[in-house]
Amino acid sequence: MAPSAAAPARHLPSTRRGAPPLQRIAVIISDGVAPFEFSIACEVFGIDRTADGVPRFNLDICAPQPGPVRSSIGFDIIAPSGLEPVEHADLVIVAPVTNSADPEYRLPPGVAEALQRAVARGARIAGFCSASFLLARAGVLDGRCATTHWMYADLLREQYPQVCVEPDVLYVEDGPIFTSAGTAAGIDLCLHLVRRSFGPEVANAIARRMVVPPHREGGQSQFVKTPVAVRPAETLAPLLDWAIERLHEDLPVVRLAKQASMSPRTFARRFQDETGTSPHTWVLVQRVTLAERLLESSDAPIEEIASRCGFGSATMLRHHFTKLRGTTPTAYRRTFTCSVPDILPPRPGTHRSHELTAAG
DNA sequence: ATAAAATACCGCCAAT
DNA sequence: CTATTGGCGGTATTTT
Repeated sequence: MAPSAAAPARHLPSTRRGAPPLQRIAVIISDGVAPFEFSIACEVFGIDRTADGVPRFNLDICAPQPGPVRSSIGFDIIAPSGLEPVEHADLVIVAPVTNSADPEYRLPPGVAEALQRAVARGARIAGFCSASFLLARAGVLDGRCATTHWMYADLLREQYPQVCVEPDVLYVEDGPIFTSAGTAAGIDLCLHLVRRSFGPEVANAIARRMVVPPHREGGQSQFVKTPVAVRPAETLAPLLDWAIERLHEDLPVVRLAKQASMSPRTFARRFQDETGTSPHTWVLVQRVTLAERLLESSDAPIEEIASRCGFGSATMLRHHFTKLRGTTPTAYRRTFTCSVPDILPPRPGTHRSHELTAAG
């Protein structure tokens, strides 16, 4: 499998049939804006990843007034636009500000109205972290479910009894309103939005480039309130759990298909649809992940780890481990065992041959 | 390290 | 008529 980095531009995926459009994105920042959350939007939607098969997005950085916006850290961000682009955006992202949760805080003029119009128009709104307070203040959260940073969950509930607050999830989708929990969960939310509109392949491509897991599970599975199940993305969830329980066994595709009571062909297709990978590749990734955990937490010999992870032999484990992780199992374990490693973990193509010789 | 056998994957297409 | 299914066969990848 050649890394897609070098791949020539593939044809860009179009929005899935029936899925909401996601092309024009407006992010609203205002004084006190948290740079990290703001930059999540920039990272996901502001970078041209068309070479990786990701569609081109149009990202507008909007502030109540164009010009400098003082960030919570003290430096300024220059917003090129006022709130006008919000009127045409498919998705409006609201970045949190230092005192979002302060009951005294007032939204800058125009923001609440712009958000209300966006909802009325059928656009989607996303708020990261404590931006949920801003959405609530704008009145677009009334009667809806939302989440926020766990530190603020109670406060949100108190201030806005009309909002149903879901703690313990990374993000909540309720109709057109999307909210995410603490800081980094904004990434999960963005990937969810992309997955919704363009499917898992595109979301995974972005995740891969950002070097984040394509799909994290929160305390419970993410809370997605869908009146009409658009894509019950988790038809396969029980099967996935079933398989993870049995990674040490033989798991050929036919067996998985039978367990899911589908024909192998349909199974593979559905799997691709929901997961973004093929069944066998998925199993492989799970096995390597399990091996990783065992390498970290036990001192069992590689042979044993291999068989506990369902690899036919230690050779097989090594083969896939190096392919997926860029290091040998032994080297990986060593960097985890040494509390103060005196060498950096080997990088592919540098100390590799030396490492192999030393390890074996 | 290589070769041979076995599986998996995916486009195509006819049949629901 | 469209959407989905699942069999077939060639190619790619994995396993031994």
